[in-house]
Amino acid sequence: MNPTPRKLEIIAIASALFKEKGYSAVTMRDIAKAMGIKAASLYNHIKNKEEILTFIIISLAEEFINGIDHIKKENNSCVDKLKKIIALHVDISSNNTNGMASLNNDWMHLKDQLDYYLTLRVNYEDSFRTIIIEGIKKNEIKSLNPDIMLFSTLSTLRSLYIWIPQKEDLDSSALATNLSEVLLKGINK
Amino acid sequence: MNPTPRKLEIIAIASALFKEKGYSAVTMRDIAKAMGIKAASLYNHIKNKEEILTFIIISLAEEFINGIDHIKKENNSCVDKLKKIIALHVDISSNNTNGMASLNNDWMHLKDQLDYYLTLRVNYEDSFRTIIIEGIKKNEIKSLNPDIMLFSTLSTLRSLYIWIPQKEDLDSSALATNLSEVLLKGINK
DNA sequence: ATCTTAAACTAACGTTTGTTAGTTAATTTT
DNA sequence: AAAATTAACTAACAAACGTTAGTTTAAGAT
Repeated sequence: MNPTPRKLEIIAIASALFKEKGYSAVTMRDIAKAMGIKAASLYNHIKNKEEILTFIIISLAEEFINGIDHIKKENNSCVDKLKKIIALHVDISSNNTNGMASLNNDWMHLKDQLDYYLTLRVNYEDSFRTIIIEGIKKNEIKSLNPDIMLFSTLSTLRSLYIWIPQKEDLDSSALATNLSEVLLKGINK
Repeated sequence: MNPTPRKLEIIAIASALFKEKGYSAVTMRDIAKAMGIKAASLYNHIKNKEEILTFIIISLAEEFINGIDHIKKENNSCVDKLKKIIALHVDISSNNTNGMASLNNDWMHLKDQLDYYLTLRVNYEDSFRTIIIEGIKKNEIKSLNPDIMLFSTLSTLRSLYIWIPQKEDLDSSALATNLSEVLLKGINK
């Protein structure tokens, strides 16, 4: 069940290719060539192509769920909870920009674990929304449509994987701080 | 050059399928089946699969370029220009949620027109960034990293196509207004 | 020295892919 | 009425696809 080092190599190489062209456009021969072996040899390490995608997506989705479950339980203001969510996204995205591409764009190609993934996603968004709604009640957050605020914030956070590799000068904590300022306080002076 | 009604039908159907599964995972037989004809018959109307994708992406990209070129020239404050950009995204995305999926996720599968698309994208982002930087100079916009503000705003706007179909109750102008409030002023009270 | 295992290989499989060629039937133009 | 055009069709292609089977090679364990 827990993957060998070689399997993790394959997954890492595959993630990079999936980010470039998307899951469907990457062939087993592409992955093999990037590994320096033949396509058939991949099957000594993995069950099939789908298993690679499933591993990438589910392990990331579980990281997010574990992260937000922890944030929920802490005794903080809602704004502080939001800041921690932002930092969570920056952290996970920085450590796996390639995998984040699959999580965002290739989840629909899951088979066995598609329902499980969708459950995790709904749970994550519900937790996020609950924090926003509580923030409105406590007068920390503006009384606007919570779904628009959720959508706006989450869209930015989900796109981090595209931008982080282009801005390597910014370290994670500086990025999280700047992003909190922009997302919470806006850009208008 | 300018497409027949039947060709536009094919492009519309294909756009919907591309949004669901991505360009690479959609076959000519999928498109034909959705049209109620055979795959070979598609070639009476289109040159090849790539032409469908090219049309979807390039016509949308040109809409955005035309939109922002117009906004640039107007004699408005930078904040008002930003509000008009937001309205532009809401407008284009509302009218073609399916095509926006390809613009965001399948541009890398362009061949002949890939370079042209990339030029348009760079130009668009440059115009957007210039407005932000000018807004900082004129003290309308906060003096934070312009790229972070650009990234944050643009990420949200580029994701509109996902959320608009889920929130059909909100009309375009109300969505643009609410979104301007959130993106410019933030969500923190 | 023999046995076992790990990880590569070659060869091939049955499908599916995008696309072409040639045909047919219905409609429009002359 | 004849000719031309449009848009569907059937049939087939070569290439590429994910995957399986069986083999080879080298390292580690007995």
